[in-house]
Amino acid sequence: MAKTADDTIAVRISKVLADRIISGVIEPGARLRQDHIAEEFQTSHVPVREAFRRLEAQGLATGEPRRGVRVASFDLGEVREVAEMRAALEVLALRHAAPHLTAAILHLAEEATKAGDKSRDVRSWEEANRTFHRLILAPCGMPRLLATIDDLHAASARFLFAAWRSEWETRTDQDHRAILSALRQGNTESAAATLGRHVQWIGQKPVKTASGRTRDAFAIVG
Amino acid sequence: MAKTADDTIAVRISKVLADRIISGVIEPGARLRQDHIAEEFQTSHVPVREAFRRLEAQGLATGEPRRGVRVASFDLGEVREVAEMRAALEVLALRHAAPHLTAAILHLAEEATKAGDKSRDVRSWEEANRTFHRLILAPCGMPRLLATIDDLHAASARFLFAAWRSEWETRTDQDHRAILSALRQGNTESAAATLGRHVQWIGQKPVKTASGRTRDAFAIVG
DNA sequence: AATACAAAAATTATCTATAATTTTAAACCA
DNA sequence: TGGTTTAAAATTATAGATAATTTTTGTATT
Repeated sequence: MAKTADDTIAVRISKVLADRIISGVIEPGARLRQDHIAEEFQTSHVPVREAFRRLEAQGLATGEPRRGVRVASFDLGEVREVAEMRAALEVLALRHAAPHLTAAILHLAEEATKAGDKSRDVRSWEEANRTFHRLILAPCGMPRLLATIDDLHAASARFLFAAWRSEWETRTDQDHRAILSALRQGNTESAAATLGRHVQWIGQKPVKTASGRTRDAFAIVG
Repeated sequence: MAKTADDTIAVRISKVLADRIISGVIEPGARLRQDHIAEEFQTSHVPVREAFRRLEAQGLATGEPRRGVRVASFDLGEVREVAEMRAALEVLALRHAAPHLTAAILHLAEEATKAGDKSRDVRSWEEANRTFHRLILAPCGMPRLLATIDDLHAASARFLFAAWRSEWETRTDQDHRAILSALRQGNTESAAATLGRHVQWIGQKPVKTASGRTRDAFAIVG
C-alpha cells in the first residue's frame, strides 16, 4: 500500500478503513464512530468525517444524517450488480486499451496470472488478479473509467473475502490465459468477449454461519 | 431541486455548488475557497470541506493536498469518455429495466420527450432529457448502477451547458421515440442498441471565445 | 413479563481558534 | 529591466470546545 506521506490525514484514514472494510476486519453493518476512530489515529474528528465522505462515495459505507456512518452491507443482488458493471466497463476499457498494449505489458500480465496460480491465500490471489486487470486496462487512457473500475474492484474484493476469508484452494486461471492469447493475436473482440464473461463468473460456496447453520456465500471470482 | 430540510449542511452546500459547476456559473479551473463559501452559506468551513469531498467524488472538482480545490476542467477526451461510459452503463440498465417497464412509465417517458421538444432553452431541454433516461432506466433496480449513471449525467449536462449556454434551437428527439417504440413492442435489443448509439452522439458547434476567436465546442446531446 | 416512559450517556454536527503551508506582493540585486 | 529573495497576506488543515440529537439504560406502570 502506498503510504504517500504527503496525503492529507483524511485520505490516510479512508485508505486504512477501506482496507479493513474490504478485508472484512470490520463487519458489514458495523457502526463507524468518529470519536473512536479519531482517537485511534491520534487526530480530531474533522479529518475522520472527511474520510467518511470518501468511503461513502466508494460505496463502502453508508451514512444517515445525525445517525452516523456504518459499513455498507451487501447481498447477492449487489454482487451481481457489481459483476455486471465491471463486465460492461472493463470490456469498454479493453477495447480502447488493446491498440496500445505492448508485448512488455502482456508479459507482465502473464506474470500476474502465474502469481495468481501460485498464491496460497485469497488475499494474494486477489492482488494478483487486480494487477492483471489493471495492466491490460490502464492503457485505455480514460481516467474516469479506470477510477470507476477501481471502486468496483474494491467491492469485488470485499465479496471475495467475505466468502473465502479462511479457506482457499488455488485455481489456475484459464480465462486470463485465453484473454492474453487473444490479445497477442490482435483479436480484441474475442478478448473482450472472454473478459466480459470472465468478470461475470460468480462463485458460490456453502459457509458456516455463527449459529452453526450453513448458508451460501457468493463472490465475483475474476 | 429537492430542498430536503433534514439534509446535513455539507450535503446542501455540495448540491448548490454542483448546480453552479454544472450550469457553468463557476468556470472550469476556478478555485473554490472554503472560507469564502463558508461565509456565503453562513457556516464554518468544516461542512464546506465535507462538501468538497463529495464534489470530488462526483468528478466535478479536483483537490490537491494543501493547495485547495478547484472546479474540474474537461476537454473533448473527457466528453468522449463520459459518452462511452454512459452508453455502456445505460444499455446495461435498460436490459434489466425492460421487463419491468409498464405502459404508464412509457407514457411518462413520452411526455418527457414532448417536453424536450417544446423546450426553448438548454436548461429545460436537459431536464426533460434526464427525466426520460431516468424513467426508462430506474426499474432496473440496481442502485449502484443508477447512482453512477446519475453522476455521468451531471457531467454530460456540464458539457452541454458549456457549449450551448446561451443559444439553443429545439431539436425534436427522433431517438427517444425510436427507443420508446421498440420498448412498446418488447424489442429490448433494438431499444438498447438505439440507446447506446443515442448517448454517444456528440454534438459539435463553433463558439466564440473571449478573445474573439472561434473554437469548436463539444457536448453529449442525448 | 412486557410495554412505555424518562433520565443519563454517548454520539453527531457544527463553531471558534490555532498552526502550517501556499500564494501574493514587494523589495532587492544583477 | 528582469529575475530572485524576502516579507506579508491569504488560505488550508487540524485541534479543541459546544450545542443538538440519538441511543442506551433504568424505572415505573399495566
